[in-house]
Amino acid sequence: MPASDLSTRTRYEPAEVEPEIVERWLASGAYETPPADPTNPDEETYSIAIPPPNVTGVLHMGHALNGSIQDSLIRLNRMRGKRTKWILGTDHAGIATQTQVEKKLAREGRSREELGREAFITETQAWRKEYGGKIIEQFKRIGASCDYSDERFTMDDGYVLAVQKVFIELFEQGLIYRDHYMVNWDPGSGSAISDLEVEEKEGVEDALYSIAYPFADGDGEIIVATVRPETMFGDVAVAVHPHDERYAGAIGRHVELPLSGGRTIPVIADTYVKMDFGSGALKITPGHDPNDFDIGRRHKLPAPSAIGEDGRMTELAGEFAGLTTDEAKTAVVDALKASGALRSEEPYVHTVPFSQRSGSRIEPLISLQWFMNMDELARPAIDAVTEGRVKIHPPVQSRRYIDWLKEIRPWCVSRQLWWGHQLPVYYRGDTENPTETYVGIEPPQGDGWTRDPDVMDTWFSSGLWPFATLGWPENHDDLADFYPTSVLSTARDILHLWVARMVMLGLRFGGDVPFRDVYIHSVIQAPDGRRMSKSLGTGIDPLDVINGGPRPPVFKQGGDFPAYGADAVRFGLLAISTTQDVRFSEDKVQQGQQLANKLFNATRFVLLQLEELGLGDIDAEPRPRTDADRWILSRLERVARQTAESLDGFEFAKASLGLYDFVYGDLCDWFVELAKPRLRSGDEDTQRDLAATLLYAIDKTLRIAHPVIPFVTEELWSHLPGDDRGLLVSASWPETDASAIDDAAEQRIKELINAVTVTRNWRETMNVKPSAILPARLREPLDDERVASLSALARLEFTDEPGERAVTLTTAGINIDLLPSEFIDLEAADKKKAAERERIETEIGRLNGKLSNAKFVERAPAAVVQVERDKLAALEEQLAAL
RNA sequence: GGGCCUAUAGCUCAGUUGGUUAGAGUGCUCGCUUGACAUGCGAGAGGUCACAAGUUCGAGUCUUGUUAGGCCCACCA
Repeated sequence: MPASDLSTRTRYEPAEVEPEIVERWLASGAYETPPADPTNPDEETYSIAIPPPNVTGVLHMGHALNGSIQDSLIRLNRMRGKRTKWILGTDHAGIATQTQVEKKLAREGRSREELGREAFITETQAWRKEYGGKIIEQFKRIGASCDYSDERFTMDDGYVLAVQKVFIELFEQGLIYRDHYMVNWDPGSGSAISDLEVEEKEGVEDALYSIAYPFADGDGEIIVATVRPETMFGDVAVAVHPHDERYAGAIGRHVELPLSGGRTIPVIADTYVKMDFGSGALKITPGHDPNDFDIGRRHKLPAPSAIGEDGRMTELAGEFAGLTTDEAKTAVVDALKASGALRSEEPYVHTVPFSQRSGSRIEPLISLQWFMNMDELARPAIDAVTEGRVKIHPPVQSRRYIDWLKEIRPWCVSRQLWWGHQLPVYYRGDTENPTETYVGIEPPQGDGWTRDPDVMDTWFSSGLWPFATLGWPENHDDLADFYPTSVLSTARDILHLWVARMVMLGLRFGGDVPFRDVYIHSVIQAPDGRRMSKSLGTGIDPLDVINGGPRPPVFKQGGDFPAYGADAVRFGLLAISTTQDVRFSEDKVQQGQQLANKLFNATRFVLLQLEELGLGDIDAEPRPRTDADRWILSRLERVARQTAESLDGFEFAKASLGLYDFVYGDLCDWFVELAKPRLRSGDEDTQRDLAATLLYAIDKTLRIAHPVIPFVTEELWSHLPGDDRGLLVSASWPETDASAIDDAAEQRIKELINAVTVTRNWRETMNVKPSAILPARLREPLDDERVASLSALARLEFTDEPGERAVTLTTAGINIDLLPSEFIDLEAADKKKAAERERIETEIGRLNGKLSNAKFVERAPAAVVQVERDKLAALEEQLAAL
């Protein structure tokens, strides 16, 4: 049932139509993965696992772009008849979600600690039920044809089992282990976070302090520089470069640590130290600096903690214990000043790590965490890409992927959160130093066991996404059919964080690569080139563009967006999508809107014409009678192939802009215009065949355009005659038909179009009234079809009578003499003719020069030389005809 | 510090292995209620392809350098 009325509407109004079409698609079951065809063992499948949005998330431009990309691929392959599955779901997003819920509790005057773990998780589940579905509804609105009947969540029952199983197996294989290590401690969330969640802030102003450490034997001192004097209580050595002559005699001696009751530390030699920085002596604090931690391990030094996980000084700091780091810094500096150990204090600007999540300054701390050794997992993941079993597009991204994996470090997989997959780990005795550790799905027997309170890094569960969503480890049917998935489409920033880990874990547990192709799409920037961000006012909500919401401040123009509709947004995003980052372009969205409107009106025109001719129920089929018919069928065949090729090759801009060019440049501007006179010819056979061909052209165009602009095509499809048409979403992609390609017809219509354009151009520049019908004569005989078309489209009236000519329009293949008439200013025409003659002569001169260059004629390929000769001949002919 | 990418019309971008007079959309100017569409139709103006060398018969395209912008990695206490 159509949602709009073609006979009365002259504009396509997406906002009125699209929501209804969403319902139509959902109700039809077309999105759902069809059951396997038991009679066809060779049935092709196609699957994409959506990058699961955070449950906390709302749709942003990145989702809209990636949704459009994936949906165009899914719709194309569904139409091709493949058994298609677009796996949908959301990610529990540990820190992000926990933070949101804690904020909500804080607003209500409650806290996580007050509630306790169990109640907090119940609260979070409830929160998820209320808000977590929002983004799914938004995906429906943009036309994403995911299988909504099979929505997954990274914490649903089957998924939990998969996560635990992977953890346990890797533990049993010795790849997961517990260790002391330097982690990025985020005091804000009270958790360790990964390197990838750390944000480096540049230009932070601190002070660089120079402190004197006297030698223990009383003879001299060493000056060290630090921005963090409060960490000095964790110092275990002073390091110098082994070749630094200034300290040659110092190595092996001891210095006394100020403010530490006479504690002494050794001077060691390490090549890490830069001789030319500061004093050339570096204090080593393994407990609070990642580099120092490495140096400490090299020299087998202890790594005491001067700062605790609460962000306060430990007992090691003596009188400063209990102070926050900021308080301690002030106090320590004062004390050093008082004792005379502080030698200088200079302003110092440097880069400081902050937590992306909580915004707190990262405190590097030694902590007991769970780690995954990645070395053994990384090698196969590198091979998968170098051997082409996983292809990354654009290929330049493969290098980044491989470089990262080659230098991979152990992955800290534990997080001190409540919301997430709790580690299946139990301890007996002191949890820091247990007498027994048990790892397993079922809790261990006996008394005295305590479960590790930590949960896994969110990316641990995301890493299993492609196979855990397909039923691994229990159900293998979907896994067999849809794993490996066909394509993964995602943004560049999670190539390491997510993509690489999926490949590693997919190979290990899924038994194969998780996907054949990885497409890295553009990041969409604000129109001014800045990053899209709500806080900067540069964020653009795709739904505002679709439904006509307010323009954010980043636009020069204020006011609301027109309700462009989902098709327009999809088209616009695909049209700007490249392998580079791109700026959001409202113009391109508008272009998409115009395309939808154009298709609407072209279809409207054809259907109303057929109605008028009493051919309302004619079948759509190609019945070519003329070159124009053969031309459009040939063009349709080409655009069908080109669209499929472009989508298959991840060239989404080429696909969408190619559609636009075809609909405007071939179908509407020329074919429909060429058809008009014949529709009114009164010849019933002509009309009948043309009607069928027109309808066929519309039918095929709608199919081809559907993956990019599904809504308007579906709507128009419902207006086409035929009761058993069904929905376009379930219709078939046009089969390749080599016989439709007709180079000769394409050439002849190209000449016609060229002749019409040249004539129009001449008329405009000569100020000839558009309504004037000019008397004309053809220089050379031309087929009746093109004579009629030329006459109609260029407004000429041809005669065979001999006589004076006013001017000759020369084009490739067709030369037209315009005869003198009241519309033509002969003097102006002569001027124009002279200018044209000059242009051609210049060009001929240029070509003659080129062709008389012996080197060119000798060394250029014969074909290239011939092209130039042909060109010259054509120009000379044109000059003669003028 | 290391690596990568980009620079083409006022704006946003195409431009396949080097080979017609470098294209599109949009904006701008002019004309047109042309029997689907003014979200339309027709036409026009607008480019030293960032700069400088080089390779070549021929460079927007290849090489080197310079400049500007962006991204990634590692970061000096």
